[in-house]
Amino acid sequence: MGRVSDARKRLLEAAVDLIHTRSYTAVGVQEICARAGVQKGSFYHFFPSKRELSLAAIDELWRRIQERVIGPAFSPDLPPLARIERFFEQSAQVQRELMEQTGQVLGCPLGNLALELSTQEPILRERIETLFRAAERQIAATLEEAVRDGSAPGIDPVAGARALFAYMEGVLLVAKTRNDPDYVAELGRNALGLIGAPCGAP
Amino acid sequence: MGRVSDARKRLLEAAVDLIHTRSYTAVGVQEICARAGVQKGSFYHFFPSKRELSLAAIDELWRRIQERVIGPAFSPDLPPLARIERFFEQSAQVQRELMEQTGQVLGCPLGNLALELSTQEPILRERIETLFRAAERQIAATLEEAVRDGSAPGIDPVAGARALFAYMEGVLLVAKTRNDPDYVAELGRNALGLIGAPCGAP
DNA sequence: TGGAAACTTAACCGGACGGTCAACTAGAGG
DNA sequence: CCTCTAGTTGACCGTCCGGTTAAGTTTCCA
Repeated sequence: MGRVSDARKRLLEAAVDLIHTRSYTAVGVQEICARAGVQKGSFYHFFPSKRELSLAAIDELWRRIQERVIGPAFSPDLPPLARIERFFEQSAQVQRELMEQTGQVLGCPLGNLALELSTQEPILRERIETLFRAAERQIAATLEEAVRDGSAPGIDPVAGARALFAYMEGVLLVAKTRNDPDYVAELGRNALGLIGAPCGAP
Repeated sequence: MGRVSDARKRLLEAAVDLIHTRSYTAVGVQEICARAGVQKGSFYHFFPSKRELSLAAIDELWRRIQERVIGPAFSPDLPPLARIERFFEQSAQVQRELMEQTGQVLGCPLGNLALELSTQEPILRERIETLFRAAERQIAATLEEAVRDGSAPGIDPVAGARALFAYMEGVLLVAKTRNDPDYVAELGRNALGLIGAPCGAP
């Protein structure tokens, strides 16, 4: 075949799918190769290790999150705060679709990997941390817009973005634990409270 | 030795420690036995499988969370909403201590296991879900008290408890990913906003 | 005191793990 | 045309995995 083969692409795709539906540790090089229709030797021609493949898979997962969740949610056809609400609705929708395909709530692929690997694979942990910060920056930009247009006066966009992002991850964690995709949309309705003044406080 | 041995207790303790600092998959039966000073055959005398040991470890982890976080946080020496704030502070304190011991933020042991195993080990997933619901009930009870004493008028204690619990898990997830124990206390300061009316909304 | 039951010991099982290797094939470029 | 190299193949490596086994040893209780 030579250099026109798409074996690398198929390996990456198999890794992305398998790692998202299961986990880093639960998926072996063998299984990734089988799903990609590639021999083990070829795997190690394209990737020096399972870890390196996973690094690429993390980037690809991030690309898909942008494409399927963050991009649609934060498009400027709605006022900024409504985009935050749509962020959770969009996320809920993706979880529902994945559940139809797999029978299970899979949660956030990066959140899953973060908890599984943070204490074990420093390189992967760092990469995920970087992507988390990028997500927070996107949320913060939207909150800054909300401050500018007066819909969220006096809030701290950076602190708010951090809280909202953590909340999203937590909601996805619990939804996965309950295996209930609707939980995401349900809890998403509380999200905007996170960025306001502590209105319920004494 | 006979029936006065504490081998079972040592196995459980080793499992709790190792699973918390690493993970279910990353820790093998062999390593648990080594740390407990017990032979493999003895392991399988006390536990029919690694899964059963882990079930017991999950219950023990829950006991410790009650003892070290939830108990102290929700003791009635403070007004109810202040207990919620203390819940995050207490959690932050535990993460700081664990970091001193291990060099890493370990996060919520049950949250870690939940993400790692929810799609792989239905029995463990169910047990964790049950414990999560118990935690939410304890938070809800505190919120009901806050409604009764007028400090949080008109809120839904059950929905608020779910949101607060998910937020806690999310905060711990991100703190672990950043390897920053102070992140827990920092984001905890936003927690009470979650239960109020959406004061920042348009 | 004796036997049953609880517990311990260490060797052992098949299989999966991540990773390596040497031989081979196929295109591209000189 | 011939070589060079990217890519492919499948057997192979040592190690570790969860779990089993059979033969001990200790303790309890009759």
